[in-house]
Amino acid sequence: MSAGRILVVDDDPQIRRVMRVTLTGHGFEVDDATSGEAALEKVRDQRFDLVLLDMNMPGIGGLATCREIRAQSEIAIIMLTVRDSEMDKVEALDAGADDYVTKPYNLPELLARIRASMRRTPWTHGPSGRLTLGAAEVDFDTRQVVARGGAVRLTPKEFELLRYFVTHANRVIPHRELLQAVWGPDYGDQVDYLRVFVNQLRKKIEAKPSSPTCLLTEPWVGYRLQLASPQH
Amino acid sequence: MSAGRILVVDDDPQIRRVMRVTLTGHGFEVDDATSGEAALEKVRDQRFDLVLLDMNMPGIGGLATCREIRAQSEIAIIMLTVRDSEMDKVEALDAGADDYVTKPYNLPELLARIRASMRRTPWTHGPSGRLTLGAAEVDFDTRQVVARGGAVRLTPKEFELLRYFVTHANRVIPHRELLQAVWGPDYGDQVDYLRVFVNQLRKKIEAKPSSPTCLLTEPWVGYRLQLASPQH
DNA sequence: GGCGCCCTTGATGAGTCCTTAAGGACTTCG
DNA sequence: CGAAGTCCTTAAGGACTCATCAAGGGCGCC
Repeated sequence: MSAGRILVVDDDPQIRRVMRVTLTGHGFEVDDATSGEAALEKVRDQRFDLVLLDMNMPGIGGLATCREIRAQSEIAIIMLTVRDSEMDKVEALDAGADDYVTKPYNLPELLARIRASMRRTPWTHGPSGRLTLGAAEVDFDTRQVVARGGAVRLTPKEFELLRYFVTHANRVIPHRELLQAVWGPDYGDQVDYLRVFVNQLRKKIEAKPSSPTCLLTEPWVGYRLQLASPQH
Repeated sequence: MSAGRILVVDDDPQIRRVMRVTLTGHGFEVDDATSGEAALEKVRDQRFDLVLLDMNMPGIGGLATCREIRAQSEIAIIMLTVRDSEMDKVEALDAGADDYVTKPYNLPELLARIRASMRRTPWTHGPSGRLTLGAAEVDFDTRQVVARGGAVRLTPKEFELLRYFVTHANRVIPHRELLQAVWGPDYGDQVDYLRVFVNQLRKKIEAKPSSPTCLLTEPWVGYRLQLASPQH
C-alpha cells in the first residue's frame, strides 16, 4: 500500500533520478516520462494520483502538456520550474495546474504540497490503481473487477464508461458529455446507449442494482458517480 | 452572478478593506471576519467557496482555525502570512490548507491561486454559475439546487424560469415577457402556467413558501426576483 | 463456416413532468 | 354588500423519461 502513484515529467535524467529516489523513499510509487508527449501517453494508459510536471521542456512544453492532461483528466498536477516569474505562475495555474513550485525546491514543502494536492483527488486514495465503489473492487491497471465474492468482467465500452465516471467523480456528467467521451463526437444524442450500459454497470458493481448508491441518476441531466470520500 | 464567495479572515482592518475592494473588483462576493472564532461561526452558518486565512492572529491562531474549519468542511482554504518559513508552510498545508501565499502577495498570482483552489471544491466544478438566493443554493452549471439541507431537483421548465429570473434579477418582469421567454412567443397569455410554476419554485427555494422573500409577486404586472445583495 | 461475445436497437412498464381545470382567499369597484 | 378579477393551491390525464429485458447484427477467433 503506497502513499500514491506519481508521474515525474522532466527531460533532465538527473532530476528524474533524484525525484524517483526521493519520492520512493517517502512511500510513493514513481514512474517517469522524458517529454510531454510521453507523459500524455502514460496518463492516458495508466493511473496516477499526481503529475509533477517540469515547465521548461523541449518539444511540447510544460504548459501545453498541462492543458492537454487537464482536458482528459482531473488528476492533480504540480508544475516545477527554475524560473520565478509571476506571469509563469499565473499561466500555469490557469492552464489547470493545482500548484506551482520553483526550483530549487525545498523538499519538506514539496512533499507537503504533494500531500495537499492529493487530498483533493479523492478517487485515487489507497493502493495503486484499485478503487472500491459500490459493492465492487475495481483495478484500473489490470481491468479486473471483484464483486460479491466473484470476479466480474467488464466489456470495453463498460470499462471506458466507468473510467470516465471515475476520472470525473462526484460531478454531474451530462448525457451528451458521456456519450461523446465514450462513443465519440457523433453519438451525443444516443441516450438509449447510456441507459443500457449504466444499467449493466449497476448490475456489476452495485450491491442493489435497483436502488443504486454509487452510480446515480440525475434526472434530465445525466449521471453521477458518488464516491465515499475518505476521512471527514 | 459572482465568481464565488470568499471569506477574508484577518485581524488587520486595513488588510480586510484592501482585500474586500480588490476581490470585489474582480467579481467575487466578499465577507470578512476579524478573528478565528468569528471565521468558524461564519463558515458554519453561511456558505463560501474559499477562505483566505491569515496565519498570525491573536486568540485562536490561523493554524488552529484552519484545522477546525477543515474538520467541519471541505471548503478551499488559502493561508496568508508575512513569514516565509518552510516550517510554517508545511504546518499550514498539513493542517488542511490547500495553498499558502506569503505577503506581500503578488495580486495576479493570488487571483490565479484562488481560481485554481476553487476548481477543486467538491460541490461544483468551476467558480462560475453558483448563486445563493432565498434559502437555496443554485448551481447553473450542473442544474443542482441545495436547500434546507437537502438536494432539490428542478424540472426543465422550473429551471429555465429560474434562469430567466436570475438573469433579470431585481427587476419587475411582466407576465407576458416571462411566458414568451420560457414557453415561447405563442404563450404570452397563459398566465396560469406562471402561477403554477412560480408556486412550485417557491416551494423548492423559499424558506417559507407561503410568505416569499425572494421570488416576489408584483400584483397586476408580473414577478420579481429579489437578490439578497450581501451587506454594503 | 460456425461460434461466442459484444454492441445496437426496439418494446414494455413504472415513474416523473407539463398542461389544464377547479375551488378558495383576497382585492377592487360598483 | 355583491360581482369580477387576480392570485394561490391542489389534483388529474396525457406526454415524456428512465429502467429493464430481449432479440438481431457485427466482429473476431477457432
